[in-house]
Amino acid sequence: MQNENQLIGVRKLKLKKLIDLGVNPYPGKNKRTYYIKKLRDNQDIFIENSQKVIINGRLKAMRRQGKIGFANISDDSGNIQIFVKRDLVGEDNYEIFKLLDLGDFVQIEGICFVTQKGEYSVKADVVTILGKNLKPLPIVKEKKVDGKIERYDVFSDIELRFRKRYLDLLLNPDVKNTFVIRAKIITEMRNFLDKNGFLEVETPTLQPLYGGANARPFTTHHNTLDIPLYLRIATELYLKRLIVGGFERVYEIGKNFRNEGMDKTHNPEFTLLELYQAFTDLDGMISLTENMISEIAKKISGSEIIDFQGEKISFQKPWSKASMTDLIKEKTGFDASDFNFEKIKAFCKDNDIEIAPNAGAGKLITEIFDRFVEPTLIQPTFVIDFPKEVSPLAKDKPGNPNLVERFELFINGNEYGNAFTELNDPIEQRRRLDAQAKLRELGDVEANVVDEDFIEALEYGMPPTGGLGLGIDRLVMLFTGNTSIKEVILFPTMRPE
RNA sequence: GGUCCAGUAACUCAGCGGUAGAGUAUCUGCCUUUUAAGCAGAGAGUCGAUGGUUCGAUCCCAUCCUGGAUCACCA
Repeated sequence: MQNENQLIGVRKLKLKKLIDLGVNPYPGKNKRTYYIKKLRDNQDIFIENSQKVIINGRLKAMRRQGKIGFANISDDSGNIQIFVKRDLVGEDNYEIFKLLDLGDFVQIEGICFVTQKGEYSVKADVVTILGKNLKPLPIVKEKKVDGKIERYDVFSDIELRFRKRYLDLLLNPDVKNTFVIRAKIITEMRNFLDKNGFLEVETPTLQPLYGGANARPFTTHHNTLDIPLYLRIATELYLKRLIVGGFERVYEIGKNFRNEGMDKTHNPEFTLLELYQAFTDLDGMISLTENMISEIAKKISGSEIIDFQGEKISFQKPWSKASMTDLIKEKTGFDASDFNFEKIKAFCKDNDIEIAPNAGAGKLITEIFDRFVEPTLIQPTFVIDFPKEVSPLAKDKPGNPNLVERFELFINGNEYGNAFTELNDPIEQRRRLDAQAKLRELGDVEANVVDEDFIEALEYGMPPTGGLGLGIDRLVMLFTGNTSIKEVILFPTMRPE
């Protein structure tokens, strides 16, 4: 820390010198006539070299050479070389230039030109400081080799990158790009949904009861009301209330919070799209999902076939669709379609699959699926015919009392989405939630709780409805080639230092 | 939670039972077309934390902290 204080001390000294020279190191006003990229795109301006331009940016590299100096500054749009010459800016202004450090914000007023080595540059008439840097940024050196940029001493410590994400964004262009793409994906999603008549809504994040998923919640307390409140684990039950209320197509993109394990695909808070559409069903959700994601793929990647870690993933329609028990049979040879509990239990035992105390055949089937099938589903696959036992909010599949109309979407061995023909029979819904309550009494901390207000809403009547949930973070991982969810969340949850 | 790996200067890393080294960054000097600028010199570290073994620990051992990988759990 001694050393760091020393580095900061040097900069504070320069700060003082600037102030002594009558310079405000943190001025409020500034001018800018060009973003750097726009300037670079306008090549004529470098050749005519008569027009005065003003650019702002952060000092990223400095090459001083006695009475001249070259530097690079970058703004949000790009990076450009500046050239400062004592004879041009004058002695006083050159003094200020000499007091600048890497990381300072500056304004350069000058004329564009091309150096002898062919570098597009701005020749300064006036150098103005816009913000003094006190703490040195890590230095990443870049060198062009055969047109490609090689980078040295890349700021790469994973822990530091996440804890000080601002540095990560500043120093790692790919990281910045990931979040630009993230924003574009969400924009394209909104465009698609808005175009298709969906209304974007906002439902409570703080809920007196949580529901819509199997998960443990975060709990908090409201002082004035003196009641416990839960951070939502899903938006499902509120969005369905809106369908009851007469909106036929609604969606919400928002944070959900689940108080459980963290790993490469799970962050305690994560972003989910949920949408509900009246007068459709699971098949409607399948085509909507295909259409939406393949359109996003085209918009983002320019193709319906994307490359993920060397794996080609195709979003060309139609995607494959298969029933859960068929897939199990295909991968293991074991036929679970009869839901014969003893037989399925025996299979689990043989394969070291843990049998939860209150698990029925349906629960065990999903366990077998998770173990043997899920990791093998690389191309987009709708897995349908889910056990009713694990789907308390989905409508029965006609003709089979064990199954519901539900799919989960798997890509690259992970779950991306979950959709049902929504259960709109209030009596059956109560039965299902009561069954969940029993499981809860038996110790299943993730079982759903009974939401009387939601059931009451169903009693007023909910039209036949299709619903979909889609994990945005995982989708962003897919489109940006990242294998950890932390890479696509700006400030992932970390244990405090 | 289990197992494995990592933590050394601001950054990226080497190293080792005898209390530390490089490059970059910083500072000083020289330098009016450089671009990983260059040349010469200098400063900078509780070697993640705490105990133990030892004459002596950054190194060996134990525990802990933080992160990563993987398995388990979990959607």
